[in-house]
Amino acid sequence: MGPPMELRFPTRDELRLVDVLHALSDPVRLQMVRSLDRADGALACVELLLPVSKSTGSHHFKVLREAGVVYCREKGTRRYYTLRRDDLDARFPGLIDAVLLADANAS
Amino acid sequence: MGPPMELRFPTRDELRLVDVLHALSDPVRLQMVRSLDRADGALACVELLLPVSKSTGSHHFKVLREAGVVYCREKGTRRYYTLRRDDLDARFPGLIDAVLLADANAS
DNA sequence: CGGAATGTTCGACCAAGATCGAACGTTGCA
DNA sequence: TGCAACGTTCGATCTTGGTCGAACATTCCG
Repeated sequence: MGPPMELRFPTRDELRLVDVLHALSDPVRLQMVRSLDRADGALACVELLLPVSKSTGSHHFKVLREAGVVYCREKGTRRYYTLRRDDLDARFPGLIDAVLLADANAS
Repeated sequence: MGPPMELRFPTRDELRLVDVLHALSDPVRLQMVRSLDRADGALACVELLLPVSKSTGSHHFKVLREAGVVYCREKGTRRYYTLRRDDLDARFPGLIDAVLLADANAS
């Protein structure tokens, strides 16, 4: 597939509030985060069943990844994503929980 | 000045997570929210000392207002803004506090 | 009344962003 | 080896958004 495993993502210390907030401020990306949060483990892209095209999905994954909201691991043709919940909470205490709660209450 | 006091803003129930997150995901608007939070009472626009032009400031106030992040009250030539902290917390428990905390820790 | 202060709107500009289909590269399996 | 599956990138499109200066409307005070 694309480039090596050197997908860009910020370390915990590099997480920027504005980037994270922006990444979360899109309905599709919020849905992605919700699905990842509810999953028992990592989810492959296809498992997320996004309501947009494959390429748009890719774009959204990139935003989430580069904002530091998710991690990605490649295995074969698949990429497995996990929510960086621990990192996010360590860096911005309570934020991701509040977002997920607010999101759940809206559903 | 502009139109009557019927500035548009959502009621507590109408607050939308994505809109609030988006409103908060800009550095200037985050600064505005920070200033309002730290103030003892309402602040007039000029008191916020924004690092952008007056018109851009107006634009930002509008975004915050329409997302439901702030209230606005007119008095004379001035408009006084307050953070809708209670509403935000009631609707999205913990969110605004987490954002403000994260913001403070970044400073 | 004139001028200053205040804040908004408008128009323009440029950038960013969400979206899509096509093309592509990689993996895995029959 | 060929094909399917997977996910990315590219280019295009359209929308949204941040920015600015100018023009404007309102308020207030000397």
